[in-house]
Amino acid sequence: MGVTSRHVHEPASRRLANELRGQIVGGDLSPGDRLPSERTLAETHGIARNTAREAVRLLTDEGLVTAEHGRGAFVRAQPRLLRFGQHRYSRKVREETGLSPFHAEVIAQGLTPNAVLDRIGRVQPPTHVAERLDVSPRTKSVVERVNWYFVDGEPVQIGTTYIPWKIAEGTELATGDNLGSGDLYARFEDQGYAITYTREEVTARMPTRDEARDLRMPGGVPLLVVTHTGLDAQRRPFELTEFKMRADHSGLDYTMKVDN
Amino acid sequence: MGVTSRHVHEPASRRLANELRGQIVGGDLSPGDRLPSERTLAETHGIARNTAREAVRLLTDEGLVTAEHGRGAFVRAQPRLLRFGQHRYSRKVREETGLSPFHAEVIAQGLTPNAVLDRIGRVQPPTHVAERLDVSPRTKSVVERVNWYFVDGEPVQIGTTYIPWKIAEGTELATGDNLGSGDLYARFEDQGYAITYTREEVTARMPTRDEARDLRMPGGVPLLVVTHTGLDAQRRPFELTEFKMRADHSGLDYTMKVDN
DNA sequence: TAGTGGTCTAGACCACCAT
DNA sequence: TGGTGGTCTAGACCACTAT
Repeated sequence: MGVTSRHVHEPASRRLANELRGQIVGGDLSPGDRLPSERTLAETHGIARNTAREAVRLLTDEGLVTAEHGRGAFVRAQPRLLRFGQHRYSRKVREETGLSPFHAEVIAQGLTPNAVLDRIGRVQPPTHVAERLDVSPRTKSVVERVNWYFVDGEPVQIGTTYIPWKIAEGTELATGDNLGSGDLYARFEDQGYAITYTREEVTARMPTRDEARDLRMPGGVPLLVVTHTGLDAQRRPFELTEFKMRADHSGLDYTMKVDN
Repeated sequence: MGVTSRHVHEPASRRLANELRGQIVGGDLSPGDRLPSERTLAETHGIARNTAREAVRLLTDEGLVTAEHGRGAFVRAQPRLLRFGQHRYSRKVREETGLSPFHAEVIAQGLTPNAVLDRIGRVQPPTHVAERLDVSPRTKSVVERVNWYFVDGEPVQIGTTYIPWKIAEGTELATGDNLGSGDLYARFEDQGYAITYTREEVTARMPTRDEARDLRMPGGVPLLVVTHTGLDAQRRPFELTEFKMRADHSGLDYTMKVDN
């Protein structure tokens, strides 16, 4: 009895999933290739369609496969990871390239970026936002700006920025006017808030149904949720952005000094 | 037709999932409570057991519910998040408390930490490790140390540390001797490498079956994968640790200066 | 129109847990 | 031993995509 004979009663669905996984990682099935249909798999393996279906589901849960209604199940291409770090807020990058860091990163990968302001308005902030920005959670104390970020036309990130009304009032920060999202930090400087420190809180979770729809996320892909707080030289918070990123397209890359 | 009548043909499984979700977020079902059994749900809702089962599966995929074979399906308690940042490597924390940052963070939450060295050996590094440590990917150029981290006896993180053999050779870094994992950076200082910068690359993905087993992860919970590289004052890399964290127990919290 | 995935039914047996 | 979730069968109809 070697190590290979662990699963004596391995369920048929898992056995089929293993077989297909082997073909994927072994290269017999390449990214973009269509898997045999559920009915075909059932017939060729002498199992019920629901069992073949369960096998395919296991693979989609692992993120290896994506199912498309009416078309088939396809081997997922693993997109190159876009990496975002604290240079996201760097004035130097902003001024030297004239590009927002998102645009710069995407272009550097030979892809086409796009960002649009989806929604803007004065709202009551969620409690965790109110805490971090030191504003009232019970009044319309912030401006909310919702930005969508696209790569080659596909949405990959949604960023929701909250700005205290006291700071945004009467400025372009409170209106949708003439503001590529990359220029946001220049506008804050106009108001006397130069971003000097950034606090980044990172978690991951599975998307809700709506989030998965918005970001066209296949199964088995988590959301990377980054709560960014912008602080000035006196460590006063003046802006908070919550990024929701497809974890298969985006990663984070920070280099920082250890505070000894 | 208002916004509420969107889903005319909402499938029964999703309707039941919505109903149960409402009871969970509304407080009718509290963390730890058992859901009605699949057979009961099927009977009371006039649907097949498989359909009720699908509804429960939707909730486990969202991370709201966890199913236990032979016992039932239970509303998941949302554990408080442990937050790790660059102070993880701070000498000050190390010296003032005598605790590793992991221990300090867990104790601060009123919980009981534990860390054990699971495995140690001289190995050939994975390519991404060899690149970052500037060592050969084709020889046994690194020492690998695998640490498991527990909270209240439950495993929540696995950290795999790679150290160039040139640095570890002949020191406690290369042996399992007498080295609480928190003291690791003190040992590096002995060798002339004081951690000054840390590079943290963060991604998220669903766990493999083995990882889910090792970390006793319920369905619907992603892994947060942190690739940490330790750099000295001359920005020479001397150590790399890959952390796999349960995203429902652990988060990251970095504050850093923006490099303008 | 034919083929695909999405959902559902009404059973069945197995593996696990508590009593 | 009885109840639970885990797996499976052999069908069925619906919704979507391509031709």
